Amino acid sequence: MRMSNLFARTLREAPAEAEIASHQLLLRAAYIRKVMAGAYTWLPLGWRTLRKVEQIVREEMDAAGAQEIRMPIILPAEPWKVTGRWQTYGELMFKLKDRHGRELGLGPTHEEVVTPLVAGEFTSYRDLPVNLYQIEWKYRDEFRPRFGLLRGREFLMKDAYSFDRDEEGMRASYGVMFEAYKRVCDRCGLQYRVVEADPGQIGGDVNHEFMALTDVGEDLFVYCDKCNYAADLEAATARAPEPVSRSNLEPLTEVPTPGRSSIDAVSQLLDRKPSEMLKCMVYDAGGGTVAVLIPGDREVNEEKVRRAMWPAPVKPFSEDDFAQRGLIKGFVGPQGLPEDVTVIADHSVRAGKNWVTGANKTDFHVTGANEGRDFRVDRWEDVSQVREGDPCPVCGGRLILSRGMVLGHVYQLGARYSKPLKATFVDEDGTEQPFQMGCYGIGVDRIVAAAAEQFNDEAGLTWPKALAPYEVVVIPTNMDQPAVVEAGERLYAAFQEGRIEVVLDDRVVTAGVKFADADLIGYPVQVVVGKRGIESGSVDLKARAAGQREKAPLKDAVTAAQHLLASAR
RNA sequence: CGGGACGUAGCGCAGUUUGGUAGCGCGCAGCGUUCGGGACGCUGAGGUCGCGGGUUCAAAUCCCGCCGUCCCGACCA
Repeated sequence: MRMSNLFARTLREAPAEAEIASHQLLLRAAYIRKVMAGAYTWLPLGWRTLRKVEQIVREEMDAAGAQEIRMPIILPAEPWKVTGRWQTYGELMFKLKDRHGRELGLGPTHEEVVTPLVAGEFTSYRDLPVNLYQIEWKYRDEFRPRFGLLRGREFLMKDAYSFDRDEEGMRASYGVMFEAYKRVCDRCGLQYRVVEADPGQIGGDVNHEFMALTDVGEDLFVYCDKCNYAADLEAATARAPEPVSRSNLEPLTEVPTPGRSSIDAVSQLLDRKPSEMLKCMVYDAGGGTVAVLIPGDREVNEEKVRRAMWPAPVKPFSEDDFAQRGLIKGFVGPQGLPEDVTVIADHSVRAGKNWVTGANKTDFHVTGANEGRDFRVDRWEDVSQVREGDPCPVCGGRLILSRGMVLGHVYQLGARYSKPLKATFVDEDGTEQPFQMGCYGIGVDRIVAAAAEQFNDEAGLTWPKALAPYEVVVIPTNMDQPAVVEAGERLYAAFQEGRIEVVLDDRVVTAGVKFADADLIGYPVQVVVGKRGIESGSVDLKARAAGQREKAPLKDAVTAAQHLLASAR
């Protein structure tokens, strides 16, 4: 490709709309342009990089035995209603109607399509296992598209679906995909971590996220400093503290706390630490009332409450709920709650006694509240938000909080979709069995964003060579010197002959502009030919990411560039 | 959707407080001088000031409504 023809106008300054490095650089280096929030045009440079990631993913899927197919983006509503996701996916799904009034949706993921497909073709246990995948644009009406490519309303996803005869087979298929995902991340040169995660709406039990380590990711996760436990914050647990001895119980005493409803205010007034206070959060769970108890210095993880109460929908009490149930916001305590209130206590509550908590009376709290004597606990659950420094649930080591972006997510679904969709096969004993499924997603364009986020410096992008749009740029510096121009042309031809992906920067601009653009775009290797070099018969090479520079004889330029490329990241 | 910020030339911004000829830098076009790290001079093109109403002799500027964009929150590849 000749730079003079390339559809790429680099920007000297980052558009104001871009906040994070990857977004700014992909815009500045002419990889993408925004059409609207969450929807981008891929320019030639960006498209090449995207396709490289796509190809890596494809090769690893094929190597893992998955077979590529292609399903429509536009989908009928019916199977989504059968699985319940027409409702549960809700607003996140783009929904439309055709001219006959038939309900359609734009595919946000494809369990509802692939499951009936396989059920219609493969009807015997002899056919299994099978794993199908596609690489296709997905559509989600996100609450808030953001960070450029990181959360788009349209995004390129590789989605694979495995179908097995039994759970053991499913776990084996899952394991194969798990390893393939690691190879994808490795080949893309990414720094990443595999973490246990929350399954969200997809469902299923076991699932893992492949998390790129970045400072700006949307996702928080913890990992253990001793063992290899790592989990998304939503799913993370900490080792429960030892129960405290039940001796020396204080009497339950009411104390006035006028106008103090917050943990901080009460703890200051009574000179008690927040950790000595018992927070009592109230939720509505499908019409029922749930009180969640947790020490005052910790936060409730609502996702965990939701899981504990599943399938009832859980939402925090509104002002109306408080009024209706006769509870006083800011002064709720567990003692004397009606029988029909489900009291859930976090495991950490076992490690405390003589709690300070609400008196269920405006402007009063109690001290010396104790479980068993003063209040009951219906269920002990893990409902707390894990914090940095909490003990690891596996080994007791220290949990460290870190940030990342989710590139891939793999799930063991079991019969979550095959059962409602009646996707069955005939097993060896002649009985109909639902497929044991797994599903596996990778955000292909998000990998581009993550790599841009991990690999950049002040001058621009420093791609791993596997992702750079081209491998080499040839830069003739003095376009007024016919000998230089000619040498550049010859080099360009030689690289092409050597099957190296090469750009010739044949623009009639100053050398500085070419250097700056080459750095910004991030070609792994730059080959510079100039007047002085021609005279001495040499070229200058630069490895972009390492910043390493060397000289080579003009005639050996291609081999020298190949060596530099081989040693690059 | 709730909270915050913003919308003026392709990009970055000033001008809005106090209404009165729409500006600067980069980029773009032409000519000349330059030519190994975003050169310089001269000339030039390019704007319904997000959109719609209103106030006013006069609105980028004041008022109302809408749209769009970005950031923080409930989500997920």
